[in-house]
Amino acid sequence: MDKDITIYDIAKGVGFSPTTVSRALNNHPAVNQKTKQRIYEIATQMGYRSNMFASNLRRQRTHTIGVIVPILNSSFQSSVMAGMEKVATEAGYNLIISQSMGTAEKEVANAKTMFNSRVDGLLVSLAHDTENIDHFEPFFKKGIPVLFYDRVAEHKQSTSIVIDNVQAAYKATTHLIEQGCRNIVHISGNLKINVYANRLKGYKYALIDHNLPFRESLVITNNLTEEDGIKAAEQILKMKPRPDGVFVSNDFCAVNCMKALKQAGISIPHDIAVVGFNNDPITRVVEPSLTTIDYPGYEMGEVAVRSLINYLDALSDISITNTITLRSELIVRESSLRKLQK
Amino acid sequence: MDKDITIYDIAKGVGFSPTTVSRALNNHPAVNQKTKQRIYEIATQMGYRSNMFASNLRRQRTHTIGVIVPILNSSFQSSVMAGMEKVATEAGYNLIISQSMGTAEKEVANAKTMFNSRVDGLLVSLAHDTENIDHFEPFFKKGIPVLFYDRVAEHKQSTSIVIDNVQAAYKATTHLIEQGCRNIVHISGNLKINVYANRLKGYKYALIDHNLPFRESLVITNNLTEEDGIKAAEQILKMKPRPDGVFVSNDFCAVNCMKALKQAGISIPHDIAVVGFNNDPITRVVEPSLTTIDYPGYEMGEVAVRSLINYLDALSDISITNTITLRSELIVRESSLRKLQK
DNA sequence: TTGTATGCGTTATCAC
DNA sequence: GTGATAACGCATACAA
Repeated sequence: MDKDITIYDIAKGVGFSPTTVSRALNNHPAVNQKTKQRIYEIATQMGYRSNMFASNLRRQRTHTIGVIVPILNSSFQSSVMAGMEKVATEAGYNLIISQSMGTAEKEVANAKTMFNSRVDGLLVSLAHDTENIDHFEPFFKKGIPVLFYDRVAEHKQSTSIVIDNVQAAYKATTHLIEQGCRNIVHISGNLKINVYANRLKGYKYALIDHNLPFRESLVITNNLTEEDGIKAAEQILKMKPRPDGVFVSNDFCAVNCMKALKQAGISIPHDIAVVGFNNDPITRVVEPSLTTIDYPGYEMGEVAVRSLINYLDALSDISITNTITLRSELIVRESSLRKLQK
Repeated sequence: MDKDITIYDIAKGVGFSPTTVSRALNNHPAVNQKTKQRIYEIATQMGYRSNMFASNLRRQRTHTIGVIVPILNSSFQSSVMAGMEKVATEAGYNLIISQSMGTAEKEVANAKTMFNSRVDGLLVSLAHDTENIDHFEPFFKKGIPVLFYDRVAEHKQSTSIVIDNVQAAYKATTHLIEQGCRNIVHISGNLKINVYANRLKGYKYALIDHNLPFRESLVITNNLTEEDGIKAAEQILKMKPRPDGVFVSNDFCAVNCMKALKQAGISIPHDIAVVGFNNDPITRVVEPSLTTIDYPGYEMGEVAVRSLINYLDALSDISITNTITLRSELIVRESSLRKLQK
């Protein structure tokens, strides 16, 4: 438990002032190359490590990025985290992560903690029941950049990173139509959340553009849990005429719905074709394998951190960039393939 | 972008000294209740937030816990993170997370960053190819508690949190034997890692205790990836006599192996029974559903942080506690059930 | 119960 | 190129 080495100790060791040591360690141009060399050597030799608090205190910057995420243990969110971590570490930033457990209440508390931790910037994917984003006001007021990803909210002082959910849902629905489906059910989440609202839109537009009627009765709204998938299957089985296609806003829910339908004797995709959303690993495992929308979580994390750092370094201005849209893709698998491949 | 409020500002506002303000805000007993009340009010009213750097600098404590994890986007690891985050936040600690991407090289770099970030304690799950733990020496030297979980290493100054992998594997293998399997293949990961080495042991012991021969040729060692599962299936199909049971050290690998076997016309569990490890969500989705060992990731995360905080608060001594073992459980599903349930 | 003075380790400012 | 000094905001030893 030896005492920490400070720049004063180094200064004594090399016969320079602490100022020069500090400058050398920060690679300041106005320090003689040889001096730098010597100071570096002594510093490593003495086992020096810079004290980030002192430095942060002085510089008023933390080199820390806060992340508020609904729930960590989801395939999508953990991919996002992985992407974020990679870029952040490369750029010399630390990531502090907190989860809102999907509730606005915890999200508010987490925002406060992040504010008190004086993060340089904040990355947020909103909770299910977040009604407004007043709890981020302190950040906006102080000019701390806040960046939303996936589950976003509009704010003139923040950027959003998303995929084009309307287009993705449009593609998914169109694909079902092309496979001959005419009675397509859509299982959606809380429509207050941008992603689900937009997917519903895409579904609707696709129907309309292909001269199919949009029927409220074919839209099932729930929390997209595994059980919700099973319940949705029961609802579908009761519908008359029986639907011939289902587009679900979440893979896990889709998989469970599909399994429940299968158990009820429905043949997938022959009787009912199914499309999910997210490209979760389970989509490749389930039988039949699930057609889905590939959701670039890892890339989203990378882009989010990179953009944030650009704002921090004043390379770009947050009030100019409104939305960054990532590419998503329909991945066709067995669960929806009713026609022979072309 | 207004200026930050400090305890000095509050002091002026209430007519007390900064000292009293500081004490009041820290709920120091030697401050008059009414004074505290007034100071609290003014503080919140003025929008005060404590400056953690100044505080950290003064106290020489960061209230930050470092986590080094092989890879974030795995079902198990993200569950662990979720558990960690919950307990840490409740206790007023921040979590900074970094991933080693499974390589010792990055692990060394991350350890250094964590050290420089002056984390109060460190939680580590080791990379695949970590040969020694010298890179944690600086922590040991400075008395910073290091706690290993899941993929652990022995060190007299650190605690390990694990499940009893020997016993779990023993249970899994015994279950296969009880289902009538006599020729059981074991698919394992890198045997330098404690978890895989111990599972191999458990497999071996179970065979021996049931008077079955242990054969090296029935142990397949790979990286437990999805492709490795498929390759392993090919190996199994070539074995003579054909094995009638497979115990895989990882669910994802197991699932892919099972699917490959099915495609080759093998009936599961009739021809070959399969057991996995981890209780990943896919085990419930795959057909037939996969028998596996439930691995308490979330709980492991909770326990890890709680233990660490206990050390930090000197409630317990790290050099005394060697290992904390969590309960794990065999979950029997269709993939191994060859006999009727009792 | 409250206040004064000091230091935590750095970096920015100004002077040489 | 280099150095002296102050300041960042807080917590504590000591004094009252």
